[in-house]
Amino acid sequence: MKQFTISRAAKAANVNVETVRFYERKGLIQQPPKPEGGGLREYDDETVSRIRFVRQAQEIGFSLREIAELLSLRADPNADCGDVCVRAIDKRAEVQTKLLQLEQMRDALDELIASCPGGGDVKACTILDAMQRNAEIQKTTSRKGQQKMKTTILNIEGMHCGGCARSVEKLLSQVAGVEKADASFDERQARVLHDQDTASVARLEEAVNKGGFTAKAAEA
Amino acid sequence: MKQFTISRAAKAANVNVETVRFYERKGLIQQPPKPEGGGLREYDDETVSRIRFVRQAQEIGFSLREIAELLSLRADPNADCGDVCVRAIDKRAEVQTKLLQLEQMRDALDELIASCPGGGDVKACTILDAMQRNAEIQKTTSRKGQQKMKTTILNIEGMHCGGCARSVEKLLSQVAGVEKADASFDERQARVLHDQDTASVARLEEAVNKGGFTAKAAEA
DNA sequence: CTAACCGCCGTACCGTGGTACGGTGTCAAC
DNA sequence: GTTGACACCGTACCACGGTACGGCGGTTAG
Repeated sequence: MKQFTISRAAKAANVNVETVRFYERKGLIQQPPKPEGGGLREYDDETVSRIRFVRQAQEIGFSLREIAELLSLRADPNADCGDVCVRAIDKRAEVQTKLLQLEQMRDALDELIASCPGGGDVKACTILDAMQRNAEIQKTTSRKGQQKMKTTILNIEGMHCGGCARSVEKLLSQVAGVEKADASFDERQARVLHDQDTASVARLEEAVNKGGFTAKAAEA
Repeated sequence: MKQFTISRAAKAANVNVETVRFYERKGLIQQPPKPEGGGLREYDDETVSRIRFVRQAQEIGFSLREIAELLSLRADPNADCGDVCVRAIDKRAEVQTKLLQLEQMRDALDELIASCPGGGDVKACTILDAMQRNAEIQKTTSRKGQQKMKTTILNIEGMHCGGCARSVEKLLSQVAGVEKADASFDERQARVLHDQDTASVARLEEAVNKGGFTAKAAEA
């Protein structure tokens, strides 16, 4: 087992020394004790690997808090691999949601850009005008829609554990206009309390489908 | 012109009172003066519209700082609509880059999830193992690749102003392994200093293409 | 008239992921 | 034995987009 000083360890893990200390403070890695008799702390291979694991997990979208959880699962003899899987599925759903939002942003921007004549007086700027128009519309629709709340039951395919059910709940609750979402793995169903105007049944289905499941509204 | 108290104005724009004040501090909206003889500040329609504009611009991805710029362009009699367009195009490129990153994350997560047996001892967790493996690989490749820097000239189609050229530069500089990127609108070309291992020519082209332009490496 | 609410304002605080700095301790080479 | 490079540690600071709080004053309804 190789031993490093903190700066060697940081270099090996390709991070800043301050970052190593920061991770220590956050509990992501253990600060090695000072050797008896004084001197410098000794960082081992293990710790360097751990730091690299953290960076990798960050790259696929996990926050430091979540990575701490993953690390403690990894160390827990009673932990189940399914617990990890659930987190991965949740994260995938989260990433997917952000992805859809960004796609909407991009499409909105594309529309604006396409409408632009490319120059001229800013007073007649189609982009600014369109943004202002959209802003006003948003206000009126959010006024007009008087929250027609309704409970819809969705039949869900593709769930393989209770964790998947929780993922489905998360996906649904991230849809604008959803008040409450309960998913049952045993029944392969989700019960959603939602505002019909802002969160149509089609939107609910779409959100679940984009998360890798298949949802169909149960006919009453 | 309707007059509001701050809380009415906030409600009309669908934001928090504190948020209105925050926007005042940030210079996004003007704080109306107190009426002579004392009393409460009076917010008008205009200001409410401005707040709504801010929210809308946020939704399509602009930061408050950028929105302040857009607002001052809107108010500037010498501003050109093209200035707005350039910002929209830049923002689109930025959104697109994030989109690609998120897609990579999602795909990585999908791979991990697919490899998971769904349960069992966490010591044999394929997800954690794969993450650790990837972490180690990243380290060795970043060691091994000894930065073969090279300058590549890309011919670019689809630029229609100097702002587009700046967008192309931004797109290129966001690719990992790119040191320097200069794009010229007049020459319809970009000059890129990049590490051939981490930023292949194909990657450069891809990044530019995904931003809505067409890039082809100029043969030497 | 008095309570309760709102406006007004400054300032502190939240989470996220670090970076920076300053003072002291330790170590190794010259 | 001195110089320079790190280590160590606490604390402050960065951006970002707000939220929260406390104390004061004005206003309005009962």
